[in-house]
Amino acid sequence: MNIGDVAERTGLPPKTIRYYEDIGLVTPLRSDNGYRRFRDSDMHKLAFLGRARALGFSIDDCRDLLALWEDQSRASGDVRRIAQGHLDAIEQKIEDLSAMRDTLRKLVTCCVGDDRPDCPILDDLARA
Amino acid sequence: MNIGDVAERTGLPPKTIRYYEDIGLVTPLRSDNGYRRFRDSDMHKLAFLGRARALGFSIDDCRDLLALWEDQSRASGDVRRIAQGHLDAIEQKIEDLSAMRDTLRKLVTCCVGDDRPDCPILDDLARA
DNA sequence: CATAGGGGTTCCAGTCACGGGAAGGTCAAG
DNA sequence: CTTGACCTTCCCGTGACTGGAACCCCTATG
Repeated sequence: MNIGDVAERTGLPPKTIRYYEDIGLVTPLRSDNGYRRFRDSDMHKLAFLGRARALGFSIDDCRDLLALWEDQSRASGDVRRIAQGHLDAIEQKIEDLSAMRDTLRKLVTCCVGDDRPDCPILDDLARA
Repeated sequence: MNIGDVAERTGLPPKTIRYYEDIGLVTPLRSDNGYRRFRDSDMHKLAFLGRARALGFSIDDCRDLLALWEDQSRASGDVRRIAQGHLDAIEQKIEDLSAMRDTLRKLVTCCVGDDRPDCPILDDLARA
């Protein structure tokens, strides 16, 4: 399979696939003409990566998850730890964003938003 | 005021303040020795920027907000539009993260996380 | 007077995970 | 033979800084 086929099947852009090779996440073979030749195993790895990335795992986490996936004698506890850590980070981010949202909602609600210059949003930013 | 004083009073690191000068958000004066000399107005701008950034506004938004703040004949509607747009983006982000969180929670709950290799998390990533 | 320290300055490189675009090789169809 | 769709490598840009190197300035102390 050439990169275009893999891109279509995994949903990953060719650029991303090349990047993943660059940083050593996959190592496709090469045809005589220099084109990358992907085995099924390469494609499955890339699909795995795509789904892990879609869940927000960092590339470093993905590397670890991939290694655990390949390792038949892994401990599922290691996988869980990574996932739990990521989950914690996401929950923290949601909290931070929710606080911003609440503040912004209040400000937006307070501001009449017409042609006049008086603006509680700017007032708040000017001295909170 | 030197950069250190401003950093302390605004809570912004000196590096960040220099960066903000670099991209034209503030233009402090210079002393004879080459040190930046910040007026009170500079410090207020920086404090304003710090609070806007803390609410998650992009630098570009901050630039616009700062200009509106300085413009006595602004329309508060312009400010509100920026804030509303940012609020929408934040809400979208929270939604995306919440979806990830829900999926991850399920997976983490399903995984026993012991020394055995069986792992629903990896199973899910391997073919969802 | 020398020096030690705690300021400040500039500039360069790195972060994260790619994306855009240039310049050029390869291949199948018309 | 040419067209067009692929593929290749390489380099730069993203956002908003952060770290570090190399160097200057100012004050206080031995």
